[in-house]
This record gives sequence, C-alpha cells and structure tokens, in this order.
Amino acid sequence: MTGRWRSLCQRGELSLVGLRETLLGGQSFSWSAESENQWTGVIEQSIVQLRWVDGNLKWKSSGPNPIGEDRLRHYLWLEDTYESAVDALPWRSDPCLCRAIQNFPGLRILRQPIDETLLVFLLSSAKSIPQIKKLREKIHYLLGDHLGMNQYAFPGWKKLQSLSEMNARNLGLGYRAKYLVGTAEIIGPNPNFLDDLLSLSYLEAKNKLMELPGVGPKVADCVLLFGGEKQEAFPIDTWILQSLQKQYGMKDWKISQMDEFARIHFGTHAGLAQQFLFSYQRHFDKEKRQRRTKV
DNA sequence: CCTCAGGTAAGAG
DNA sequence: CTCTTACCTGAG
Repeated sequence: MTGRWRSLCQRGELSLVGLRETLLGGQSFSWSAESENQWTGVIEQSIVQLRWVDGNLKWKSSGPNPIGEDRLRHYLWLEDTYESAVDALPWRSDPCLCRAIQNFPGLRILRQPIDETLLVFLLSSAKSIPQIKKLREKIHYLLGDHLGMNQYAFPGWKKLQSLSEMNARNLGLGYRAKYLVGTAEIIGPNPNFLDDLLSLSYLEAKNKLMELPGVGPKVADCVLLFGGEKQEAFPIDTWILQSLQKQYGMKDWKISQMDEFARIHFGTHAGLAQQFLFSYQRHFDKEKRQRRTKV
C-alpha cells in the first residue's frame, strides 16, 4: 500500500516554480518529475512523493523506512527560519539578487544526508544534471537496497568501498572513478568522518572535506551547503561565475576575490543567495557561448 | 570529426 | 599563490 496523500501545511512561502527548482535544480539528484506538479524522490531508506495542488503541498512516503513529517519538513526547510533567512539577504540594496528572488519564490536549500550528498557531487565535475542523475542511479542500483517503485537507496560508504576503480570506470565514471574509490577508502573505515563535520565550523569542515580526493573548493561547498547545513557556504561554479561576471560586473575578478565578496555581501545565508543567483542565471541568461562562427 | 562541459590535481612560473 | 593543462565520457 502506498498510503494516502497527506497535507504538508507550510508556514513559509512556496510556489510551483520555487519548489520545482528546489527539487530538480541541481542541489539533489534524487528527484524526478512525474508530471508538471508531482515528483518522486529518495531520502535515505524512503521513497517520497510530493504533489503541488492549488497552492498546497501534499506528500506520501513508502519503502522499508518511510520518512516522517517532521523529518520531511526539515529536509525541505519548511520552517519559520526560511522567511527570516530570505529577509536577511541584501535584496534591498542588490537589484540582481532581488530580481532572482522574485523569479523563484520559495526557492530553498535542501537539508540532505551528507553521505549521499558527497557521493553525487564527487560525480559532478564536468557533468550535466541528467548525466549526474544517471551515474547516481547506476551506483544505487548496483549496491543499494531496493525500496520499491524501481527506486534504490544510497548504499553507504562502507559498501561503496567494495567498488574497484575498474568497476567504477565500467559504470562510466571516467576519471571520477579514482575520486570515488579514493574517498571510499578513507570514509569506509571511518564511519564518523562525515558526521563529525557537522559540529565543526564552516571553514574547518571545508578544509577537512578537501582532504578527500576529488573534493576541491566547489564540491566541498556544495556538500556543506546541501548536506552539511552550512548556510554560509557559497559554491562558485560556472553559473555563479557567469552571474558575478555579467550581472555584478566582476569581469576580471579572481575566485578568491569573489569568495570574499560573497562572504561580506551576502553574509550568513550566502548559500541561499547563491541558489537564487544560480537559478536565475541558468534559466534566464540564455546567452549561450557563441558557436565559433568560423569563415 | 571535433569541441567542450555545473571541477580537480599536478606541475610550472 | 596564480595559472595551465590533462583527465573520462558523452552531448552538441
């Protein structure tokens, strides 16, 4: 039995575009769209279905260990703190940010399990969202528990340790294979490695994460923001790079300078600002790289 | 057939 | 510390 749809009355603001972007926009790779207003995702050992109807969010969960309402609410940041976080951003003085916020009402940062988050972002370099999803699916299918509905759970780093580099390459990971294997060798035998990061400061946790092979500044920030509850993390990927260069006029700025700017300008919730700017840049700046028009 | 991608690591200056 | 380049694979 899949159970009945239950209502997830949220106190914060939410919208269809904001919700869709939150689930599918590149924070998580475990959600897929069933239709325009319905999505299926996997969180730990549970399958979660969400549905947006008439401005209300409905949900149900199945699998061996279905998620509870409180846990789901936390995962989706459907809490009072959201509204005040948005309000604390410098949108009053920053028209670029203001525009981005207006275009994605209710866009949130997910609170995903950190172990699952590390895996997907280890796979993410030079890959698009659909490609990362496929790699994740293969790994979950190969090593994870079956949850029903053709969904498979995150196998855990202990099991990932059983993967050889050749196995990983055969899955299509390419040079990311050695990242995965190398990281599994470190985390497999140290089950507390990732959880310990949660009690560290942002910078300490970031440095610790970057000791892992395949984890540079960008991946570390993504893991900490989307899976480590470090709201000040500000991942600088190519989209944010473009946003800062084009919208903010930081043409010849260095990454380190942008990083410093983000900390000062956006503050405690820099990660939330990042997500708004990221989404805006990805959806509204259609100016693709010029196909070289050679004569 | 060729280029490049939602990054990282290694080596040079 | 900044800058360049190779790295797998597959999409455009």
